[in-house]
Amino acid sequence: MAQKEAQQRRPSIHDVASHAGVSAATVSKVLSGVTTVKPENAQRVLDAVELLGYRVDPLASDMRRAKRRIIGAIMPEFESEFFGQMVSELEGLAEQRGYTLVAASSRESEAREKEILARMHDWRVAGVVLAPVRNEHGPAAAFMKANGMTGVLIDRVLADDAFDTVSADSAAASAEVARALVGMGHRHVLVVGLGEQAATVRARLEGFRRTALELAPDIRIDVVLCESDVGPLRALLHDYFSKGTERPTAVYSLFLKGTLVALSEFRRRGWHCPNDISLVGFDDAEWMQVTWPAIAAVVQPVREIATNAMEVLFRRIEGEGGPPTARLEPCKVLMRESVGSPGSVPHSGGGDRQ
Amino acid sequence: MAQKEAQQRRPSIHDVASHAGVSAATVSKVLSGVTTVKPENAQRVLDAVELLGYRVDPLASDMRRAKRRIIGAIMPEFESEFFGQMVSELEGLAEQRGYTLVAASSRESEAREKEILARMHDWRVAGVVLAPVRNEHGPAAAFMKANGMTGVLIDRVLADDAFDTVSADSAAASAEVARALVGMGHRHVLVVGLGEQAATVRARLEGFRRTALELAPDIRIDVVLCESDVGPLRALLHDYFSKGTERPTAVYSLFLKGTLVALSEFRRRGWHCPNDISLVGFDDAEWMQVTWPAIAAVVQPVREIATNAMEVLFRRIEGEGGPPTARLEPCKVLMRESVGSPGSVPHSGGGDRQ
DNA sequence: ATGAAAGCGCTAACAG
DNA sequence: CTGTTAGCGCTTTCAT
Repeated sequence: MAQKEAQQRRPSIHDVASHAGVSAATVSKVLSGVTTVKPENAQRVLDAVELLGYRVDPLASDMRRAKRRIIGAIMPEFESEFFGQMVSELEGLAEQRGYTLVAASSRESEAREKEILARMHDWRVAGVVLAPVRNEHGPAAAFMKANGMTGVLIDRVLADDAFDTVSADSAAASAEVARALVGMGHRHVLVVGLGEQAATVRARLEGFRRTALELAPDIRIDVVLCESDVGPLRALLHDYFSKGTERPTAVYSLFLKGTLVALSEFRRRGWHCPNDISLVGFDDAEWMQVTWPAIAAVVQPVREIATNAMEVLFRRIEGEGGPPTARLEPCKVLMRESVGSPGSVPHSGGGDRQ
Repeated sequence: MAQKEAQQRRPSIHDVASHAGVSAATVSKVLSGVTTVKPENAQRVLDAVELLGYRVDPLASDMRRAKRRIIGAIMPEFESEFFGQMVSELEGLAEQRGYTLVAASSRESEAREKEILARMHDWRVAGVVLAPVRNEHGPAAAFMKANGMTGVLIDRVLADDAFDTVSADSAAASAEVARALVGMGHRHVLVVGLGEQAATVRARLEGFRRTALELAPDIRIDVVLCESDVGPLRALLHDYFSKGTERPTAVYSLFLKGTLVALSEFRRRGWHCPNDISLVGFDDAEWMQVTWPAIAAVVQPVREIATNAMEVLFRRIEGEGGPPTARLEPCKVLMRESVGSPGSVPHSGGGDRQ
């Protein structure tokens, strides 16, 4: 037999009503916690609900309401630990308030990002958490603005004049990385990154540069940056090291993919961290503490970002006014074995134990 | 001004109808591609749609239809590359057919899994792609069965008598790993894994054992397996190596987390792959080819699993009958530098180039 | 304290 | 070819 036929018609609110001998309106009241119902009737409703296994149809319910209890989340991708954790956190937070999270991935495309947003608008979502592909000036944010949608911008954004923003404090973290590297004696650092249009990537670069130059005015900072995909970056980095310029003593990657590309390039050349070159990357990942050497990384406060984003989003949904806020959450910097003093012997021991 | 007030009321189908001077029904027909509409009127409708920026409300539309154009996806977690890719693929596939994917994570909890499924049922999803926490015998699958839901089971499942299943051919991949390790001379292998209740983990273990014993009847296969979380596994593995039994020449991890735990344990003991011990893991990850040594891994055919799962799911949604099918997609085994012959010098060179 | 009535935005059956 | 009618399952006035 086809599964299709097994699809039972679920009991509706009217079924419950007739079983309880009341009207649908009363059932609705009981279920939404209105107290003006005679206790006896309320009980009969509850019994009928139990008996029939009735559950409200959230879509039908939202239909009649002003706002639908759906939150949209748009992430550049689902494949990385960072955005995976983010979706997971947002999901839990939305659930806590009785909302459903509908997540979609823009696949690093601004065109797709806008399309998804339009679809979310079609769904009449109550609010959107948008992690833009580039920054706050993309077509998606413009669309949200134009259509009066409520939303929060996270991650690749620092501040906006129309929406609240929440992201990691990239500049501060980069400054800390700079302090660490300069403190260890590095005077020639390569900064490598993807997405030069991303506000945060620029903040990461500038945060590093400013502090490094402050502490060591003679420091040499090379920069290999490209927009778009990881492929070109790989080529650029290869060229950089092939040019025969003096080899930097450390590489600071502003992006997870950059860290991978850097490692890959080191492999190809047979360089080992930290003897031949040091490496720190923005974005931590589980594997970074089990490899040898363990890779130093800036840990973004995913949970804090998610929590604050949802908090401010729900305040807006509930109609709170006021100018947009811009939050920056502090990162943690984990200096692991991939970083050492230039020209020194590697230090021994494991990565961070847990 | 509060963002809330900026929320414009979107044009409804009636707005379009009156602008075009036709009825709502006609608008609906034009938009759903019914050809029996006078071209002139159709054009006026299209113009009005354009003018007003009208878009169908998918929820309202689904309300009236028999089945809602929503596919539910339930994954054990969102944080890993594997499930991230899976959600991404499923999202694209659902979109292609005009469906929306609503993904949720069970967080490795069977209780939560069932709750989510109930919520999906409340949403009247047309179908569900379920990657069960353990196997096909969990409460979630039972719930689906009991409620006549349409669905496919993927990943941690081999076959089922009620639902179609699609997963990686774990046994074949494990056999290939066995052939490789035995072929290189390994005669003492530790197999380590999480989730002994998962059908696939058992298949991976047995696939390995059978082939290994066939090729080398004298081989010693130790097994460290535990249900539940990664913490206990770490402890078990530590105990295993501390017991002073002879050290195996290779470790085969049946699960990504197991690979991480194994690496972490090797670190702690100062063992290097492949000189001190070889390592192969089920599940590939991007980082595995950039570390030194690159980590050998079994690559699951995510895209194929997703594609076939969606294909069979939509066939069921469209009412196709017949007994449940069970598909197994072949994996690829990438023997990288973490594997070598026992007691030999490490081979030189990079990981897989791209 | 309760129910009848009126929709939310849309589609499907059926007359015309 | 088109419009009317009747809902999908629910919530919300508004009388009673």
